[in-house]
Amino acid sequence: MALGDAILACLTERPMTGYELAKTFDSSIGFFWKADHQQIYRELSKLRDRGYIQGREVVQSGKPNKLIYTLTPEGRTALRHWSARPSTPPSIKDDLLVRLHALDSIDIEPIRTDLMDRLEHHRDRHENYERILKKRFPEGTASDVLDLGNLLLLRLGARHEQMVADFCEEALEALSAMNGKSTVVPLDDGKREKG
Amino acid sequence: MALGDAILACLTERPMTGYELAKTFDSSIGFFWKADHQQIYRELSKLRDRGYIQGREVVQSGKPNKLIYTLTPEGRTALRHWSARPSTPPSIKDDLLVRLHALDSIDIEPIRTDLMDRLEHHRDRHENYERILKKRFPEGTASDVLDLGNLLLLRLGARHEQMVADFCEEALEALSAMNGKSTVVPLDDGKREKG
DNA sequence: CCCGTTATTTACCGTAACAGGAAAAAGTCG
DNA sequence: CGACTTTTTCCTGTTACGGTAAATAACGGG
Repeated sequence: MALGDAILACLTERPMTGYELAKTFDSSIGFFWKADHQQIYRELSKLRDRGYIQGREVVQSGKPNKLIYTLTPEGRTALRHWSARPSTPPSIKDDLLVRLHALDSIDIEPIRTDLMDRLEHHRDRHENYERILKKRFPEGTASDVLDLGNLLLLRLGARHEQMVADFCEEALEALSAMNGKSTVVPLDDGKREKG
Repeated sequence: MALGDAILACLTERPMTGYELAKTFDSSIGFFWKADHQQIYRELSKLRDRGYIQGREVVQSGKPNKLIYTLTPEGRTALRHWSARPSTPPSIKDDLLVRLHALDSIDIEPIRTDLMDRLEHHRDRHENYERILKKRFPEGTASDVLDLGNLLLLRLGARHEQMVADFCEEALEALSAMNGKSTVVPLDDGKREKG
């Protein structure tokens, strides 16, 4: 029940609707935790069934009525119980790493373009983190505990993206240096398969 | 089908039994990809059904007979097709980050001990990576493509662990500096719940 | 001799997560 | 009119994760 806890964590900031949560999971917390709206709504039903959150229906004209979810005291204690348990160190689980593990049995050209795409991707994210950091924490310090958490989060995100971006760059360089040493002939049998 | 591809990637090195694969997924590739033996065996059956791998039974006395799986040509091309597709940048998905996001609504003491455990954990892994690096690549260079992949892998792993370890350290310092500013009263209602 | 471990595979159970496609409803904007 | 936003819900899958457990037979300790 990790997604559920992530939702509870979001709701500590303020009550939200599923729609808002979906958007939150697309930006702020979504930088390191992905979930689409269907997943969110399903999880919200479960949390409501367990009494961890309470929905208040707000009648709207024009738009569908919305359900604003608030943490119940039970939800708060549940979150705190979960937070008091030791965290499980996650695996990296990046496709790229699996491919690198079998680098001599695959085609380098696609890997190269993939690395370039990833380089751009991680650089973008890094810039994004830095931008938010500069905006929210120009001093680089946090005043209260909530801010501290977010500052640390952003810093970790920034560093992580930087590190992966650097890695992509170095991998590309190393691949260029290794040029021509591949033993694999390029694929051409896949063109007719699966459209 | 990511686990399946990871298995195929392992089998490019040499034919292996499910048992060996399970151990591999516990050490080398398992540093960034977790899977228990049940998962491996289940995935192996699927791969065999699709014709990507072939099992050769080796009769043993004393021990149960083992099934040595070899990549078929179809398996090789399947792996190469998969490797030619763009990789999906994974999310970080660390419980710790979710907790930091709600740092003002949870208890800091458990987070602190958790951070200390994690610090030790990531330091251990970092040392492990460095040890392997020094042993396998004392020069810091790779001679062929296979070695290059593994060198890059190890380097990424080492840096990642180092980064996370540093992060834990800083987070602990920051929490100490923030000492006493927590607004949350410690939990004591959980003692009777769930054992 | 019982017990635990190693080696090796297989069988269940369940839940959680991920991926996608679809449909309501009623407003706004071009 | 059509496209888009807002908001929720339902569907069908697959993949992954987690635990429990059973075969089988050797080997080693107390």
